[in-house]
Amino acid sequence: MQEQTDPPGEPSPGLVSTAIQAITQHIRSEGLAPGDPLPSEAAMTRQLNVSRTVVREAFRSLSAMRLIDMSAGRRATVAKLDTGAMSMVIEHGITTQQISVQQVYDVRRTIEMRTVALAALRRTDQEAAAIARSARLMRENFTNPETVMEHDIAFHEAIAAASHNPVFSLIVTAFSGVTRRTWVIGWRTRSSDEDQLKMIKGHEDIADAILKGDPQLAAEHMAEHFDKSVKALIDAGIA
Amino acid sequence: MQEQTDPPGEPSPGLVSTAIQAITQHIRSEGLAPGDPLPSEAAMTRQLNVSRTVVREAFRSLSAMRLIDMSAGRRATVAKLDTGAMSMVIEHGITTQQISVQQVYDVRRTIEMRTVALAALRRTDQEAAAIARSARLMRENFTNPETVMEHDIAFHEAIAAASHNPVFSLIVTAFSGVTRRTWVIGWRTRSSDEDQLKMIKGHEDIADAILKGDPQLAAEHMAEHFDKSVKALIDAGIA
DNA sequence: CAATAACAACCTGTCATACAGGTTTTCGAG
DNA sequence: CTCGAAAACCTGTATGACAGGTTGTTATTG
Repeated sequence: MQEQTDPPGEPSPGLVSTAIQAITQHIRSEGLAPGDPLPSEAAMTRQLNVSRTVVREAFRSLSAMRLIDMSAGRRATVAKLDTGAMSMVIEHGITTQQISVQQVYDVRRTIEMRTVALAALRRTDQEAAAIARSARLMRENFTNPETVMEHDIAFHEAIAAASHNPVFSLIVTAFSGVTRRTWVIGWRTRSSDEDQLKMIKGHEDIADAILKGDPQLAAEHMAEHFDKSVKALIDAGIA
Repeated sequence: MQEQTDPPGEPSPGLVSTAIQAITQHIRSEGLAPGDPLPSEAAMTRQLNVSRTVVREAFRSLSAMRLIDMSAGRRATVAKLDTGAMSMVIEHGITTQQISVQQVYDVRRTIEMRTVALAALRRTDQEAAAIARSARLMRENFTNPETVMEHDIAFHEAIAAASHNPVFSLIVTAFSGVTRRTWVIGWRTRSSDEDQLKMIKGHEDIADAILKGDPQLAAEHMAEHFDKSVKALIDAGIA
């Protein structure tokens, strides 16, 4: 019962790919927003004249990329922007040694010099407070590296959020996974407490500049921070 | 060795997620490189004590993110870094109106001002030639917008490649899909041939600066190019 | 009449099985 | 030793079944 004509164009990249396209196309043409429900698997099965197996693999693929949310019993829904897929791509690049940690840091530096400047210009008072709080928590927990790291990551993500451009947030957050794997190494090379506190001071300087609304100054502090971080990684011998 | 007991930790995030993790973990622990083969579905089925359905959905998910390559008859292999998943995330953000075209352009501007500077510093002669060629082809085909667009996209991707940082390439390429959807609109607002040729001239200036190895100049031309592009989009009323 | 509890209908998660059609391996004929 | 065909594997898709979660409906009860 093949009805779905398979014109000339497509040599047949597989039914699943076709189903994935049909679903994304559905989202587009219906103008669905995050939270809106998608057709059930059964409905899609009928519409595409393929087995539920195919439809399910398509849904599951979109779910893996976090374009849709799935949960048992409920129909799938359109998902809010999420960094899941991007993180996995970056991690894949790292673990298969197609990209290096330094290359990621170079990209981060480029992006975060911009996010920090935008944050200084556009942050709300609440956002400025959140950024400052992350910096403060880094200092207060500085004997516990794991905790410092989490606040460090939250610090950078908060700055990205304050840039009010979700694409920046998306990218910065995608890199957080890599950061979690290398952060401690950089921390250890900052052998003395003094070095470590100096690094935390750097974060406070950034937070202050954002609070003051000085994009130039904020960018300078951020650049300095990254230069030191990269140096720490190089000293530690990270390729 | 198996007996994946399922005792305490995970309440049950779904067997598929577990399988996905097992596969990525396999890639990591075995130190697999692009092109290396993964275990067959049957092998995974035995190792994880789950049905082939689950294993297949896991493989298919990774394939959708382009972390692995699948094809009929052959075992799946580790994939080279690819922009597929990232593109879909960005497109999803656009079509569900969670991000705007302007926001994407701001990110592109930020990134490409860096890639162009790096390209000026690190490009090989071959890469410089490829960049210049794309610019030339834009001029030669300037009566055919579609063709100009494709060379424009190739131009920017070639610059990213010449930065010798694949993470930049990844991101720039991920945005190409969005560019394809909005490029023509910007082109049309450049009503006169003169305007259009001026825009092409901008690309040639960038190519020249890269050839000369002048990162400062290259970045300036790139900034100017983006400012004009964004202005064109705004004039066209793109939100 | 309103609150609620039981139920029916629907939906997703997982499993088992089957078969078509690629790909790789093996092995025998020449 | 070479070459080609069968055998053994592997993925792609389909079908049917059942458990368990979710939701809307209905019947019971206060």
